[in-house]
Amino acid sequence: MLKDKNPPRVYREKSGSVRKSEVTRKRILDAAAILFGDQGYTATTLRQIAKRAHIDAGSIYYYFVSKEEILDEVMEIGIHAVSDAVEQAVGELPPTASHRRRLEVAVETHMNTLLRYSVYTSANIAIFAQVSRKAQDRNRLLRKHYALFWNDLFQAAQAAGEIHASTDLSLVRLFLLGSVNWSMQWYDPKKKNSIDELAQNFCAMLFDGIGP
Amino acid sequence: MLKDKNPPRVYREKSGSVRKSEVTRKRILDAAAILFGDQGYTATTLRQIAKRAHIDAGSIYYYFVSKEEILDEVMEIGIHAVSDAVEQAVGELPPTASHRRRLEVAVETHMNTLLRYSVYTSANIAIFAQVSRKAQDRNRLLRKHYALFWNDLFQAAQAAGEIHASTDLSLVRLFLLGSVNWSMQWYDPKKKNSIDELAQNFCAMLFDGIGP
DNA sequence: GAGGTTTTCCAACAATCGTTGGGCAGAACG
DNA sequence: CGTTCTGCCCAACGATTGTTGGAAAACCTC
Repeated sequence: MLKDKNPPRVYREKSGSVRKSEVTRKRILDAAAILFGDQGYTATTLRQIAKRAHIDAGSIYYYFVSKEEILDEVMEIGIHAVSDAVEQAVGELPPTASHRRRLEVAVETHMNTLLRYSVYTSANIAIFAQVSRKAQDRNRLLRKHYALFWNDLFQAAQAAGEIHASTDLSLVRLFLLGSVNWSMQWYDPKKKNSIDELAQNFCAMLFDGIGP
Repeated sequence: MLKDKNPPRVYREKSGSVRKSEVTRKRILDAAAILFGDQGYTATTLRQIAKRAHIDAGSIYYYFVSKEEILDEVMEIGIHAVSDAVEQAVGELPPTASHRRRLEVAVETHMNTLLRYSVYTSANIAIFAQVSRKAQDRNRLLRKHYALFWNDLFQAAQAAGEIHASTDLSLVRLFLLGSVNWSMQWYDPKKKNSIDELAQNFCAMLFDGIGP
């Protein structure tokens, strides 16, 4: 039995490597995230996950009590990944940076996390609408926190006069992040379209408009 | 056996109602579309579909040779519904209508079909990314045709000077339709937000921008 | 109402699902 | 060294899946 209340032990080795179970556990989560994102939660089999993680299906239960627990963890990691990345990237900007630039960086980071770096984030965005209500609720707080961060960005920009005063900011967030998240459905990593460039174009369209 | 090569017969009744099998068949498709959109394709059971259609699970095979065939038909109806509705709505505009107004009507109609009128369209948009590659391919031609219609709208607008000349129109389409399709994920029909108003706001942001 | 066609139910099939428990190999510990 | 713990395999469980075939019911035609 894996006793999760134990202090996480490590091998006594020169490099501070973690114990083996943690490595396998991450392999399972990685495999699950990829498959969930590709096929959906229900369509993904524990035996598929096991195969990808080079382990037997039954062994998964040494690390997780149920398939739903894997789902919860994948979804949580997914939101944390994009939330942390975006907040850090924006936080590292110099105080002199314009609010428009801050939003641009936020979009760049969000898209890079979604489209390139985190299979957990793409899995979360892809399957959220189709998992059970309870699974959604268990993820909702983290999502709300992330949404508030975006609202703060927009509000600061509006207060500084970089967004027209009469603009409905909630609608802007839904509009922009809708396009951004939808890019998951058509973006092809083989076509070496720069994701940063894509993000900048989205921001330019949103701020400047496409009218004459 | 249902002989699909027969001429479609109808009851000899005063009203030109179709024969019973067509009604049941539509009930099955309706039920499937709703469930596919809610839970995804794999998560939806033939017995769930049957229950919603007030029929036994085995009876479905009187109308369809497999679950995949139901999927194909739901997806096809979904694209046709939104494609036909949008093309007709735009086509009914007077020739004097501005290209911006034409795009606005296209967005309004697309969103109304997606969010209110067609469970087939919402099912298509919701599950396309998660069904098998082959099922996607069987739907791809119809999608391409619809995408071309939008590209024509944008090109006409650009040619008339209503869209800035240097704008990448393919990107605009992805940007706009991304937001529009994503609205499926957050739109709440109970909150009586007018869908038309939503569509107009989206178009206004896109054309005029949110900058000062 | 007889006869034929259309529509539906029902019971069952093999396959696959998430899940469980027993047991085995190797590392860690004393 | 022996003992304990850790990590994992393997075979199997009951439930559910898509699907099938046979027969009953409902319907239409004459």
